[in-house]
Amino acid sequence: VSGRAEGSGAPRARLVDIALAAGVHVSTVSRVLNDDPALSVRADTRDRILEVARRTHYRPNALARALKQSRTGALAFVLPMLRNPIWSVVERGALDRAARRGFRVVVVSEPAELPRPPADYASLVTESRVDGLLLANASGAVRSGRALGVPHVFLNRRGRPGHDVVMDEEAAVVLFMDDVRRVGARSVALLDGPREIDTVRRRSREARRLAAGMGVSVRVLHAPATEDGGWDLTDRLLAAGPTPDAIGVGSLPQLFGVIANLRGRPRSAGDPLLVSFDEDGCLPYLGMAVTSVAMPLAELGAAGVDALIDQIEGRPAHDVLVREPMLLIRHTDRHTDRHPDPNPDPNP
Amino acid sequence: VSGRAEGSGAPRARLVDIALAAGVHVSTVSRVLNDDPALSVRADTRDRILEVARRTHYRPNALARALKQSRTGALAFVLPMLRNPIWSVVERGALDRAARRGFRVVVVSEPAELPRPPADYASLVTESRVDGLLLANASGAVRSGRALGVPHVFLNRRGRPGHDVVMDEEAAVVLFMDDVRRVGARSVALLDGPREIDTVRRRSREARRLAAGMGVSVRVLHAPATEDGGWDLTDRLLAAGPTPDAIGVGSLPQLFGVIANLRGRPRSAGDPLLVSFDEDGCLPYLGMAVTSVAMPLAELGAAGVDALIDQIEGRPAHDVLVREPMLLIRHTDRHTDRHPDPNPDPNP
DNA sequence: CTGTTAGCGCTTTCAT
DNA sequence: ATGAAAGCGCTAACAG
Repeated sequence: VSGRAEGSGAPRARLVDIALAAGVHVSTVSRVLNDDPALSVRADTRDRILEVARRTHYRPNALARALKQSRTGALAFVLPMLRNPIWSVVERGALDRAARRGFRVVVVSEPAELPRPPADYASLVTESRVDGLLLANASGAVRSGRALGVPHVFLNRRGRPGHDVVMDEEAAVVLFMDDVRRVGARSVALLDGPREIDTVRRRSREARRLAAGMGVSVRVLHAPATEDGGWDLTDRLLAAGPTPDAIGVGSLPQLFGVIANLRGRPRSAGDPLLVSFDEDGCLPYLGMAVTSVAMPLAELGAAGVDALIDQIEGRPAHDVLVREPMLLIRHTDRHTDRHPDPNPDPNP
Repeated sequence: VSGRAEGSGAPRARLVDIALAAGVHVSTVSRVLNDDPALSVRADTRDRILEVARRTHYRPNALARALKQSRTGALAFVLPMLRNPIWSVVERGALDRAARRGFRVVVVSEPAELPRPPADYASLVTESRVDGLLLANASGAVRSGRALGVPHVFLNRRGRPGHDVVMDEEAAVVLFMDDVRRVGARSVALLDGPREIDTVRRRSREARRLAAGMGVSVRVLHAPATEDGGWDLTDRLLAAGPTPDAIGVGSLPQLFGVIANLRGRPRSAGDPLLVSFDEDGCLPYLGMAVTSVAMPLAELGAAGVDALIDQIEGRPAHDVLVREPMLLIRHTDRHTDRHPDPNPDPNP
């Protein structure tokens, strides 16, 4: 087996090929190409080298470089293969920040059905494939266990302190409850994921606290973060009493289930205020007005990269709370945009 | 900068460390660990080596190995960061097949807004980061241009022949039209993506051909594969005449837009048969009965990997048509499951 | 201003 | 049945 596929044309140029063609030593080529600051080279020599490199489409061999430097310049972003679109925004933020700091990101998709413990990904580092791990999947159960022994950061999850990068879930709930106050709701429900999940727990605690302060009643229900979970939550919510004035929903798949369930029921006067903690482009197309809290997801990814690079470069690990401002977005249903609203907001 | 982060514990064991500890030469360790078939070792020597390797948690340095063998053992899966969930299934198929064939897959997410030409990813190969490219993003415009000069395969797109791995879109349309026939529809519409896209073109051609043979009328409309595109398609479709008896929709985001638009309109007697060419878990939650064609997506990914490895190992490049059987799935709306259907199918 | 040298960790041919 | 030695392509300390 050659390793050079058919049609690959000329063999790839190496440093030594350029050196030969330019009539200088490889080390000079290396220094010029990496523009070593501690180097003075005659302008024409430098030009000759750059010219040859360009002509031969020289690309440094990342393997050799990484082997020499004991540093791959790559980060692994381990994330579950979920349909929930929030992660692609986080990923984008991570990608951009990493690029600016001279790192590449390789995305490692983890099958959502069978999450593996983070330790299983440590081999990516010990095998020198990447310099560190951005772990966006870790469930509470899976996280426990010994220290990983390689640079790593957990995204959007808290646990054993020291490596966690999270957003300000409490602030998101504050926005939600602000809107509850605005529409004058007297009863609210929070439909969310399993209570073991840290973000879920933080949201429900804050919702209870704020509701108590405002004198509104609150119910918190938990189910898996799936369409079916959302459906089930709605059944349980409505079986236990009248529809609350406002409903917060923890994730997009659940929101699908909630809306589907609500849709088929007789609409009492005044639909509840629906608030999603995931923002997405499909929200205006679900047939109900939905308000969403737009979390600073890209910034979460970026902050994760920064924290990880800190560890890689030997600075001590530390937790991060992403404090970027978040937005409340009121999506009107697409049909409301077209036809004048028959039921204008009673609390303008 | 050390490259060893705090808390990383013992420095990683190298081959030479094991050799020392086991009292043999590195080359012997290498042969044992790779179980070189052309090797005979004394059982106790082998056991000693394996024992030390296990105790020290030895992991081979992928960099050094790849440098030596001029072969990284990794494939890049370049795919757009779309919300469309089909790609995660393709990815899964590719991952599994690659693992079985001794390759790793690194996923490279491409920002959906600004697709880069495939040539921009060739550097992943020329820099020895991966051995070949699985390109799942290539739009028609972007594909044109010179040969890449590195092993590569286009997934789900046809163009310059020789490197394309596609599914049997025509067979999917046959399933669609079978269902059209089953419900006795006399008029159908196909709402799909831009006509430049190869899969779209193949579906519309086949739809026209089959409809002509069946004597049913057909309209084909194109728009971007977004929610808004689907909304727009529906406006255009309904402005031009009565609602057709059956509507095929090319992608999930478009389906959202179509259903949202349909939902707000007065429901004429008998909703149209809605068929989606993307299958997804949310389909039962959209408030309308949707039939979907489940394409062999995992097999697409797997076939792509096989074709790519063929190229990497020096066999000639070739096109692939994935011919796995596909399924028609009838999703009833979740509410229909619970309450007996008030409008039973007129054509049982 | 530029060349020499050593070596990153591994595989593999050749020797013994 | 095992060891010796060369070398993958690059970088960086040291010479000159």
